[in-house]
Amino acid sequence: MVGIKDVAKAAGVSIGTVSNVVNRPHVVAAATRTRVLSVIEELGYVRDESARQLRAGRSRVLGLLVLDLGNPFFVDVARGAEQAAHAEGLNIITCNSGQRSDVEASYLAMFAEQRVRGVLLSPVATSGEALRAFRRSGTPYVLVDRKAPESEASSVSVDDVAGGALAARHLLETGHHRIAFVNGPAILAQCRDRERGVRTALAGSAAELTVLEAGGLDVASGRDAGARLLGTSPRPTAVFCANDLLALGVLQAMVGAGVRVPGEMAIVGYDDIEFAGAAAVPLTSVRQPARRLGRTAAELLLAETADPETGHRAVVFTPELVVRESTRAGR
Amino acid sequence: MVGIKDVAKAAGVSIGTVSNVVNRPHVVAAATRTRVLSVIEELGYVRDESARQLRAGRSRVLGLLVLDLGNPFFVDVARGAEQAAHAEGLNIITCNSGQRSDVEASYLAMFAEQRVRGVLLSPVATSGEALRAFRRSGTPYVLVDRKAPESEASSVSVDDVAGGALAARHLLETGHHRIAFVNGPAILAQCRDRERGVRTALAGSAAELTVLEAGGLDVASGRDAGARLLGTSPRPTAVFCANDLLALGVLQAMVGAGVRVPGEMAIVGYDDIEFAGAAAVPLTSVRQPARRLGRTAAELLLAETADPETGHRAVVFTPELVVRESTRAGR
DNA sequence: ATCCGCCTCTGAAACGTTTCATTCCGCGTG
DNA sequence: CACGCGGAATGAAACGTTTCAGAGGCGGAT
Repeated sequence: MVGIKDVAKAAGVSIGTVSNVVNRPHVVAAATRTRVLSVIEELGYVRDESARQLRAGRSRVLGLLVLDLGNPFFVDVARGAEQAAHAEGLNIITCNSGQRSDVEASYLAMFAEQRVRGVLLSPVATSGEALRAFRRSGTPYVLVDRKAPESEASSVSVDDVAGGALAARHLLETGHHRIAFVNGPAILAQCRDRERGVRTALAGSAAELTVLEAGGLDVASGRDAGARLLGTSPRPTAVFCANDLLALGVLQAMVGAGVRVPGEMAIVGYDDIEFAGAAAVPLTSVRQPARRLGRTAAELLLAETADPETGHRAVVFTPELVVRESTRAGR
Repeated sequence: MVGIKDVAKAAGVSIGTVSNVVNRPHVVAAATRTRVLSVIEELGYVRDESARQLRAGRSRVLGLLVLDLGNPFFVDVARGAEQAAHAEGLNIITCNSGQRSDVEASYLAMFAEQRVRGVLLSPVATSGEALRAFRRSGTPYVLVDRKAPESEASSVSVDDVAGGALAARHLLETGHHRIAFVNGPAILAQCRDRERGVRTALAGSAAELTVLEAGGLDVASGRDAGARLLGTSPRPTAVFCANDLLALGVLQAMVGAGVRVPGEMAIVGYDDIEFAGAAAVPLTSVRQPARRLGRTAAELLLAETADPETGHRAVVFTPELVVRESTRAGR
C-alpha cells in the first residue's frame, strides 16, 4: 500500500511537504504543489485515516445507534442526523441494535474504541450495564427518542405520554368503549410511556381497556397480536398499537379474518410512517417529527463537542394525531 | 484519555504486559493478569482502535453502501450482510448513498481512507468516476444487486431481466393488453434490465406498452407517476412498477382517484417488501431474496480477503412472482 | 555591501498500540 | 554444584500521519 513516504520520494520532497500539499495547500509553492499532486494521482495515494486520527486524537465521525432500522421511523431519524452531520463535514455511521442489549453493548464498545466524536443513541434500556460502561469511556452522547435527566446527558424525545393519550382520547371521542392496546416490549420506555398516556386518558371514562404485549415491534408481532385479539371475548371495537408496524400487522390479521376495519375494529398506529397512509385501510396514526428528531440530536451533540462547557439539554417535541380511514366512523 | 501507559504505570508492569493481558491473556501469569484487569476496570481504559489498526495495517470492519435505506429491500440486504459479518467477528458500517453519485463517491473515499477490510457496494452507476478511483485504492469490493464481469469484481445479483419478464408475462396471462411500466431512473442498471425484460416478454404479443420514468424510486414518485398515468388516454388496464415503493405510490394515486384496483387497474410491484402484502390492496410483486443477497455478498467478500488468490465470482439469483389481490382478475 | 524578513521546505517528535527479541528468575536435572 | 530450560516480563521498534521549530535562500531596504 502506497504511503506518504512513497509520494515524498517520488516527488523529491520531504514527507512534511506532501502532508502540507494535502492539508494546507496554500503554504506550498504552486510548482511543488502541482508536482506532488500529480505524483499522488499517479501512485493512487490514499491517506490513512487511522494514522491521521491517532495523531489528531479525535475522529471525524459520529456514531448513530438505533433500535430498529426495519422501522422507517428510525430511517428518517437517521436521515435527519446525517443531514446535520454532513453540514459540519462529519461522517456518520449508522448501526442497528435490533432492540438487543448485547448488540447495543457491542456497538457502543466499538464506538468507544473508534474514538468516535460522539454518539447518538436510541437505547434499549437506560439503566443498562452497557450504557454505564459506555459513559465511563467519556465519549459524548445524546439520547434520541428517549428522555433523560439533564444531569446525565442531553436528549431529544417526543412526549410519548401525550401521544398515547392523544390516541386513546381519539378513540373515546369516536365512541369506543372496549379498547385494546397492543404494546411492545415493556423494557422500552417509549412503550411504557405510551401505555401510561392511554391509561391516563381512559381513567374516569367508562371504557374498558385490554392490554396485550406483543413480542416485538414489527409487522409479524402485529399479526400475532391481531390473532390473539380476535380470540378475546367480548372483542374490543378499537385497538391502539404502540407503533405503525404493529398496527399494519394487526390490520392484516383483521383483513385476513374478514373483520371490517373500521366497522368492526378501528385501528390507530404510532409514528405515521409513510406506509401507514398506503395501507389496506389508511391508518390513523400519531405523528412524530422523525427527521427533526435526528437533526436536532446531531446539532445538540455537535454543540456539546464543540464547547464542553455547554450544559446538557432535554428537548421534547409534541406528537400530533393524523386521522385517516381506519378510525373514520361513518364508513 | 487514559491509555495503555497509564494502566501499566498503575499496575506496576510494562506496557507490553498490559497489551498481552488484553490480547493474549494466556501468556501472562494469573496473578499479574487479574491485577492488570482490575486496574483496567478501575481506570476505565478503552483501547484505541486507530492505533491498533495502524499497527495491524488492516481494520476489523466492512463497509456497506446501499442505494436507499428508505427501501426495506436494502434494509434486508443489510441484515443479511450484518449476520455474515458478525459470524466472522467483524463489524459492518452501513451507509446510504440515496442514489446520488456524489454521496457515493464521498463514502467510497471514506471507506478507502478508513482502510476498511472490504466493501459491499450497490452502485449508482458502474461506469462511474467514483468507482474507478475507488478501484485504484485496492480495497476489495463486491457488487450487490448488480452484475459485473468476473474480470472486474465479484458480484451478487438477481436476474432483473427475468424479473421484468415474469411480471409482464403475468399481466399478459391475466388478459391485459394496454400495459404501463413505471420505471425508475434509467441510470440504474436494475431499472434498465427490468424494462428490457418487460419488452422481451411483450415482444410478439399484441400488447401495447407505455413507459413512464418516475423521478425516483420512492412512494412520492409513485404517486406522481400514478397521477400522470390517470391522465393518459386510452388508460392502460395494468401497470408494472420497477419497485414496490413506486407501486404503493401508484396504488395510493388510484385509490385517491377512485379507480378500482385491480378492476380498472391491475398493479405489479417489485421486491416483495413486507409492506407490499399489507397495502390497501395487497400487491402482486416480484420477490428477491434480499437477505440472502446480503449474506452471500459478505461471504464472497470475506473469502476474497482471506485468500487473495480466490478468483472473482458472479452469483445470480432468480426472482419469483408472488401473486396477490392487486392482479386477481375475478375480484 | 549587509542585514532583515519572508517564503519554502526539511527533519524529527509524537500519537497509542502490537510484536518480538531479549532479559530475568527459579527450578529441576545431571 | 553447575547447567540449562521454560515461563514471565521487559524494552524498543514500527505503523503512517501531522505539526512545529528551524534551516536555507532570495529579494529588498538601508
